[in-house]
Amino acid sequence: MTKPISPQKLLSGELQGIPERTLERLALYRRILKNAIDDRKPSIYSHELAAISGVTSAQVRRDLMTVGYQGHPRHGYEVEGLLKQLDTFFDVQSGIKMVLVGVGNLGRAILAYFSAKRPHFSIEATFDTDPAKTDRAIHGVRCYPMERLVPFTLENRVHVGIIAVPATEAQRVADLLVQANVTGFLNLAPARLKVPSDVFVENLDMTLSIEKVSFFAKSCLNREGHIS
Amino acid sequence: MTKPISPQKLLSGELQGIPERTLERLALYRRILKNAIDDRKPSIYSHELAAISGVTSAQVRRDLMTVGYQGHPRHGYEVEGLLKQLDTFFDVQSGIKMVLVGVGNLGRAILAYFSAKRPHFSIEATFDTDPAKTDRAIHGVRCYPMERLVPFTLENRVHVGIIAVPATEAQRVADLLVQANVTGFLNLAPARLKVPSDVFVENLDMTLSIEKVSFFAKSCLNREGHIS
DNA sequence: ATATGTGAACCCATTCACAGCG
DNA sequence: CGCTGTGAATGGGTTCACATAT
Repeated sequence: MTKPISPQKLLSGELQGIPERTLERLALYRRILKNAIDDRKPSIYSHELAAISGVTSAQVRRDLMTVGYQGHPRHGYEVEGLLKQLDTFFDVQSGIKMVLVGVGNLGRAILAYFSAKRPHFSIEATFDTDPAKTDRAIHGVRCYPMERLVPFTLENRVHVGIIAVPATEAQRVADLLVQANVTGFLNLAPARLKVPSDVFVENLDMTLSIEKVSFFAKSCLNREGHIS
Repeated sequence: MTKPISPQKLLSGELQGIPERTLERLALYRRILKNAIDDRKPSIYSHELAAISGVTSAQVRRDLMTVGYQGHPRHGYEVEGLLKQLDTFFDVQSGIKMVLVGVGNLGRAILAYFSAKRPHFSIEATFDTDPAKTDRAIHGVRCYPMERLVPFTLENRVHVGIIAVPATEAQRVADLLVQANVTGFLNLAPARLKVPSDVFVENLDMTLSIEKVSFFAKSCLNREGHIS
């Protein structure tokens, strides 16, 4: 039995050994800090970030160690400075170019979502097999037939792919995108992708999530004694 | 032999003693087994389940211990029997009743997705503030105004809520659903919900996921030496 | 031989607790 | 004092390795 995706850490750059969970929280902190700026809040304590995020203050401080920002023992963290540090950490200025494959209901939802966002995120193009959808713009983004997927992605140096196709086609699409040098996937199809070990896949599998929620919801009910 | 759900602590944190990650994998195995049945596959090895799931075979065997199914040292696990055991574990036969709040792009995508599914999942009703959407059926499911949310959910004994509203409204909706005895949330809004500790929340936050994917995609590129 | 079942070891994320500092 | 920064301790999820079964 060979080991799956060895989360090879270290090497060539100091940002690689970051645990996934830590990274998720850092992204969350960044969002919270943006809100804090809108609220004209000059500084923020670890326990405030913690309360909003749903973690402990020690966790927050530990996480912030990884981005190397110094807080102030009396006033906590300077919001603007910390945000800037996180922006640098996430390399916000260079933006995220993505391609979206599959323009069904879910694909359109994502499209609507990110096309309304800041330029930080940008869906460069979408792709679909349905001729009725291709060769026109949807939510302001061009939709091309699948034949164009690999060349477009290569030419435009896009390295993030969003997969929103039926489960049966997900692997085929992933293979194409790997060919096109995509190294990060957001996979919304209820299927597990096989990709080279140096490619990252994040699965957002709603069916499994619902299964999980349902399971825990039931156990909560049982504990409370509410019998349905 | 009946299952031995870990004999300790079911306080804050993990409910029912089953780790979240384990539960996710169990749900995944169940799906794989359903496919195996369609393929007329009579039995399956832990290393096969592992390869498809992207984990190790030891992990699979460890996971299956929690549902207490015995495999066969020579032929692995009997597909039908293991599936049946998992169905029991997930209490499949009683089904999952859900309410969906927010019928925007994302809400409609989810609706389309689950309305095509087996009766195991069932969205009992949807709710929205937009009068143009309410009091009619969308994808075959009734959409009601928000005033009906709490009474409907209580009357129909629904305990799972899907939140697909804008971030600014997510907390308000969650508060209502908690009132209505909902104990499990699938939260698709980019916001953190504050709920009582005996309520389970699963966050599917696409913005954060994309951030994560992008980060790791970049580090993969750096490792490969592809300079964009 | 080959696959399962599982105690034990291992690893790593989280938490603790306290030193340091304004 | 209150809050940050962090070594040390904790805890729990994963992997190892081997006994067991066929």
